Amino acid sequence: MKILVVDDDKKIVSMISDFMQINSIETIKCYSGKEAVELSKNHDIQLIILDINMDGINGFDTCKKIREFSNVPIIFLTAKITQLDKILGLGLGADDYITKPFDPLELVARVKANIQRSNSYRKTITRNILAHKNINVDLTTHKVTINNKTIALSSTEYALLIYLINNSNRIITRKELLINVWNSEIYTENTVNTYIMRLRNKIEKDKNFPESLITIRNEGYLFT
Amino acid sequence: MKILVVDDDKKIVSMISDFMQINSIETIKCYSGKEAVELSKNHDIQLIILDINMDGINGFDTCKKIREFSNVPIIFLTAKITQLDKILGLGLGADDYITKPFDPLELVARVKANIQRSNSYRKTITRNILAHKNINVDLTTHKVTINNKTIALSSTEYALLIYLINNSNRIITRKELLINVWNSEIYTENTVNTYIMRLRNKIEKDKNFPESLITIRNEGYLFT
DNA sequence: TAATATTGTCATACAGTTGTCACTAAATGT
DNA sequence: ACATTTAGTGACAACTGTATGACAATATTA
Repeated sequence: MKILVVDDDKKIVSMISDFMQINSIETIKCYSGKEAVELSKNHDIQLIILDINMDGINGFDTCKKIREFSNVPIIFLTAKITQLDKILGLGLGADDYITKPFDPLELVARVKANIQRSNSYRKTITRNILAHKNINVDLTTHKVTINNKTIALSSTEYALLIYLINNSNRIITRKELLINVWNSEIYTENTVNTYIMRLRNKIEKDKNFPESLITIRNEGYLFT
Repeated sequence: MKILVVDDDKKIVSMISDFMQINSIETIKCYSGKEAVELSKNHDIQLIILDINMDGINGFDTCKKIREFSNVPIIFLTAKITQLDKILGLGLGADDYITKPFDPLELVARVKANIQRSNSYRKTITRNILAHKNINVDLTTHKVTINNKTIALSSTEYALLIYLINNSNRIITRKELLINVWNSEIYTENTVNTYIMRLRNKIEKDKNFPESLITIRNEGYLFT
């Protein structure tokens, strides 16, 4: 069992490391986000304890980078309870978090629990939910629900919806959609119009008065 | 914001409920798993705080039942840290958990964080707001509000308003507007008059006595 | 295989926008 | 008071961008 401990405060890393060793968990010490990304690429690491407030790349961005290639469980370390919102809100796929100062025994318990979960339930547990107002998208099963009622979307409609949710609250041009959803600009922009219409028919209460998916004339669409 | 608090210890339910109310979170009290399933079916509940150790149906089984029809976030309450393994391991789709005794403030924070996550996963977008007296222009969404009331502008009106705000407190000639807003001098200057009128109708309290968009005879307009 | 669903495009319909005009109102100068 | 100049206004026809139903081609599923 090998875990990575990341914090720019060497004392903390050392302290955690000691506790883990007592509980027969092998640790790799690491003092920066940059280093952490490299180490998790090149080692078989089963869990990462990651401090949020670090110089250089912070914990959030480190997590994002690591998530690009790995689903290794990550436990965030945070000094402030107010950061909780951010951890939960960012959808970073943080598996757990613990606030400083923490009970080392609790940390050990959580590490073990997370590793166990990761090992035995890797496939079933990765519920990866994207939520936007009353719309819920399960990225694992591609199931989309509105007010807890399942709706059927074609794959293009689904991809479009995902892009809209991930880019809500700003104007998205048709060209941008062609590039990112259709992965090509060869299509006519009216293709986008048509699919927006199809999506509206499925997610808007009254398609004539869209509430979420709004047209901004001469610009594109706005998803709120 | 309405949440469901489930525990067979009425004192705990009452205590949590009080704290939530203080923080303007409406609660529904509930003392059994069975009841909890019914209530969450028939109410628009945004989060559930669920005790694990209950008589009758325990927290785990209650969670399973609810998960059959809803993805509402659930925070587990547990007395023993050793139950952590089980919570994480069972793959129940628990969104969070907290151990007794707990800091009520932390519970409130977690409730809010979970609801926020569930409601709308928002990316941290840096809004780009242009403000002028009681007028607010969101450059990201093109949303224009006056005294926090949204108004609808056509593209030309919008472009005109932006130019006026960016060049307020000095006289702007009609020719200048044609060049910078219409990008061409081919149009008659009366086009400007007309659009100024249209804009006034939308942003001035009394179009006959404009307060912001003032005519300077023989010169042009002044936006203050 | 047949049946069904999805895809992108087109022609058309539609609604809101555009710039201009003719006219009116207001300001200015003699 | 009058003529002259300048600005405001309502109406309007042309225009433009978007929405939409239908369609053939293609992909998916039974």
